[in-house]
Amino acid sequence: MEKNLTSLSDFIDQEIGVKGTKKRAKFDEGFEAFKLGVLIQQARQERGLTQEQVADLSGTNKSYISKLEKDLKDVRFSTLQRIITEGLGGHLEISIKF
Amino acid sequence: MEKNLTSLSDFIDQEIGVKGTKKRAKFDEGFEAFKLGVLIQQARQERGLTQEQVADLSGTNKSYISKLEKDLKDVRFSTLQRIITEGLGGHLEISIKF
DNA sequence: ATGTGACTCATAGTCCGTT
DNA sequence: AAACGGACTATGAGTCACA
Repeated sequence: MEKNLTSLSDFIDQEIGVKGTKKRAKFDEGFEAFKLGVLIQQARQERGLTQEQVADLSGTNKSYISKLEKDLKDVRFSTLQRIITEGLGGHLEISIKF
Repeated sequence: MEKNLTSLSDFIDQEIGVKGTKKRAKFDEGFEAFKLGVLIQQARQERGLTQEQVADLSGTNKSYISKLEKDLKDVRFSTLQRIITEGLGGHLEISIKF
């Protein structure tokens, strides 16, 4: 597990470039963005809600929730929070790691 | 420490309202938004960077970084990530708690 | 080195239809 | 129920110039 993760890191380092390069930064960014959509989708499904329910609860709309989960649209930070607090009934934890 | 945190939660529950109410959701949202500015500022200062350096590294501009840290502006999620990855050289960890 | 008003144009978010 | 596409536009993210 730990081994695999390390291998993946090495693989990415070699294939995409090491941390610090432009290309790698772009990759990491896309990787995180990808995670955001999945994160929202998983949280929603765990709570047994439909995209429409989340949309209504958070005062957005269902086609937008869909696009968010599929990473087809960007989000304002405040909107992301509203979706998570009001739509999913959770709260967003953020931190910066080095 | 743990005690104090619990007390703070109780205090907020009583003063602002419990989770689930509109007022509380709004409070939590503002509270998190507030934390974001501070989070960025602390990370930046720990790394010994100026707002201008972070701005240049992340392809934004210094007046915007200032406004972000002061919570005077919202951010696109993708921009926030660029600032953290390219500007601060870290990476953004996000999770949803219930 | 940071903060702030004034500005603008990209785009977040909506709406509607189709699969 | 979810994805997906496309067309739309009010708004506010991000910039610039200045203190």
